[in-house]
Amino acid sequence: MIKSIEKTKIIVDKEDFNLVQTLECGQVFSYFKENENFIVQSADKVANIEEKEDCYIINTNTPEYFINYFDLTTDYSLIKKKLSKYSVMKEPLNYGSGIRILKQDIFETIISFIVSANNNIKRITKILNKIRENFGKRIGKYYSFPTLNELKGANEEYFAKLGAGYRAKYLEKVLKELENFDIEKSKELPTEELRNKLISLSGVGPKVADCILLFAYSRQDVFPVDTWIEKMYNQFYESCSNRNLIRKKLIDEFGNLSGYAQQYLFYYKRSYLK
DNA sequence: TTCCAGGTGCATA
DNA sequence: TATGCACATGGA
Repeated sequence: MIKSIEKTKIIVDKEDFNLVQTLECGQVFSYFKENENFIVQSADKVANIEEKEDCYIINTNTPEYFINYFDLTTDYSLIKKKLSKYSVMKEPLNYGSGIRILKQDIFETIISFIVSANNNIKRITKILNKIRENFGKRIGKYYSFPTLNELKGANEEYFAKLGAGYRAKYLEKVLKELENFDIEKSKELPTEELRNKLISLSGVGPKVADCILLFAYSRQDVFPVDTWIEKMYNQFYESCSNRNLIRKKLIDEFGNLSGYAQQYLFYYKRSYLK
């Protein structure tokens, strides 16, 4: 997987890693294309990623951060091998074979997925970029995602002006609630307890909580059910409109591989089948 | 014009 | 506990 690590660069081969699939499978909103390269941002870190014929060159001042971020030390061929015994996974695994689940910044993920609720990806990205530009720190020509402390000055009116719509009031409220939320300690909690804690936050329901657990806390025993997973379930399994029931049945089926399975299925359903 | 987007919160029974 | 509806906004 990792071919070499230098002070400002990581070289990774393309086995079990496709950058476009990983970025465009809906788990992250903080990236964009610059010329032929991709710029990927996370909290106050930046990487400029160049694609070569047989590898990617991840240019960054913080290589260790992005090794963790892209989960480059996990063996995805083993995960895919385990998932391939499920017949429903055959096509999704083939279609999204280069997806990796990112390990994103917790605060940024909480804010991002509150914005994502009942929203489209284009508008979500636009809103989050404005938050960066207005409250983040300048890193070269880019902006960091603000910390809780840096974003404290933002209120409902500000978020509404950005186009956050009715989520603006959730965002103002959640900033206050997060002052009493110890992120470092929360990492130690068991999934179910942490899930309940997240759901108690404004603008965070079952689906957003599951996305935060999967994309920021790396919990694999969750299965976020959104409009696309509901469509997928109705197509591949049975007719059902109760998302909580769908979630429980899929977790029963995939167990500790639920998070991975969800992402391959989501990407396949949303990008390929529609 | 109407429908939909990686849903949540709240009232009601 | 379960169901139904309101909620901003912009693209298709």
